[in-house]
Amino acid sequence: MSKDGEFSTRQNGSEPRPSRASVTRLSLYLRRLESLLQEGITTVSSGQLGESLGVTDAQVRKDLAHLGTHGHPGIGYDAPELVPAIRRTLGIDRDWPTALVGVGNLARALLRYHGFLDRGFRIVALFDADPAKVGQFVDGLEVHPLERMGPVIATTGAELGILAVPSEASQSVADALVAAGVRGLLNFAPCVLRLPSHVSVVSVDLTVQLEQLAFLVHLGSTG
Amino acid sequence: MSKDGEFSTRQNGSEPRPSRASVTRLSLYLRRLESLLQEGITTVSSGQLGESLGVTDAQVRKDLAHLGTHGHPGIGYDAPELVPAIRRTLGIDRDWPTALVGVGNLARALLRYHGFLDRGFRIVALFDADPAKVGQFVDGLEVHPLERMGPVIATTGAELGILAVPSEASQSVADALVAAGVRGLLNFAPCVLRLPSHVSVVSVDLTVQLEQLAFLVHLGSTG
DNA sequence: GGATGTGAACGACTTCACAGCG
DNA sequence: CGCTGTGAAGTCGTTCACATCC
Repeated sequence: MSKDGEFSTRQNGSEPRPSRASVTRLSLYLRRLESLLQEGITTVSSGQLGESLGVTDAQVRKDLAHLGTHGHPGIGYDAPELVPAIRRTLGIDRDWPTALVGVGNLARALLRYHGFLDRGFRIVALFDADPAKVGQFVDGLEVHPLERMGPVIATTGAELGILAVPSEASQSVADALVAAGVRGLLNFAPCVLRLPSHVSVVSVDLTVQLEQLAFLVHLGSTG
Repeated sequence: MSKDGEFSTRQNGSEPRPSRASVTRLSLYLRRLESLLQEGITTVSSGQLGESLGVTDAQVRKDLAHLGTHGHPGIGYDAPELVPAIRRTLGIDRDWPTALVGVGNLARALLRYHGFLDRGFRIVALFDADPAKVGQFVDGLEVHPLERMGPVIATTGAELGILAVPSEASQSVADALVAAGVRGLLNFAPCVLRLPSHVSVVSVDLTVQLEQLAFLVHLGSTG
């Protein structure tokens, strides 16, 4: 430390808190580390870890400094030690029971994609407004009507909600999910949700992403 | 411009170039403006435009300064004037013929979602590695085998590609698309693609998004 | 030697504040 | 008077550089 270092009794050590960008990178490090572990590699340096992801070594070290663990100077980081530490920091060292609203093609794609399950995002309830879909079973889960949201979410203990419904319905469905006790939403509808501040929202707006891509390509061709 | 600023003969005026965050917001402004126009509202102030999106008025003005157009002091901005200006800046004042690889549930969801078509992202070709799917018609489009990528992309003139294939296949499919002349990729696979620098990539990594959400909720409960 | 951890410099983006215009 | 446009200040995140430790 520059002057001295006496108030070092921060029980958790580490920086104030990971930034959003840093959290994104931690997710990527985690996936890479798990992959390395499967190859039997247990020691990795910040340079190696960042290389495949296009991140500088210094950035990797700063990100990993948010964790409680420490690397080993001259050696690198220990993957079996790092993986649980990242999980803990991200809050994914436990299961997140999740409700999925809107059982269309997108929902089916999400259900089939087992990358979620493997990482603790267990879909525990399905809802749809369409009476024709209610009562059907998809991937072993019954589709419930929106009206039953309260009791079903209480029973299943869902804490997160995924909105795969049309834009017009998304605000009302979001309100219903929040009323039922859900604390975080992943929104696929192209709209901005207005929700109480204790509810977290992450939006995946595919149109915006495509427009970003168009802009980048456009920039490449025109300068 | 720290010392002086004599090479100010940038014919297009305006700031150096919109940042990535700024481009994202421009997409959102565009959508909001189109919605306002449908309600018959043609004049809007920076404050009004930003309010619904959670953006400050100053930020909106800075973003709009990237455009060639100007607002009207004391009045606000003119939506019919702004909409084409944003389109031009984003490079979406034209069609973007797009190829879609991997005809699973995600692809079907994207095809059904007409928000893309309306905005010029026309899906013009479908590909799949599964022989059972090849030859089928989905939403009026024939599914081609991967081997035919070169000629089909040449014929259809696709400039963008959407990767809705499993992780393991994504790098090779990306390489094939690039070899066929595609200049931009929207990647849904949870992996980092290595591509020549003249190709732009936007990745939508759903696991990372869910982990971000878990982190935010986790943060809310633990402090 | 090789790699970590971290102040300090740097750069990018956001907010502030206010001159200027309609 | 209201609202834009924009330098200046402020904030946040990244990169640099180097002391430190195995």
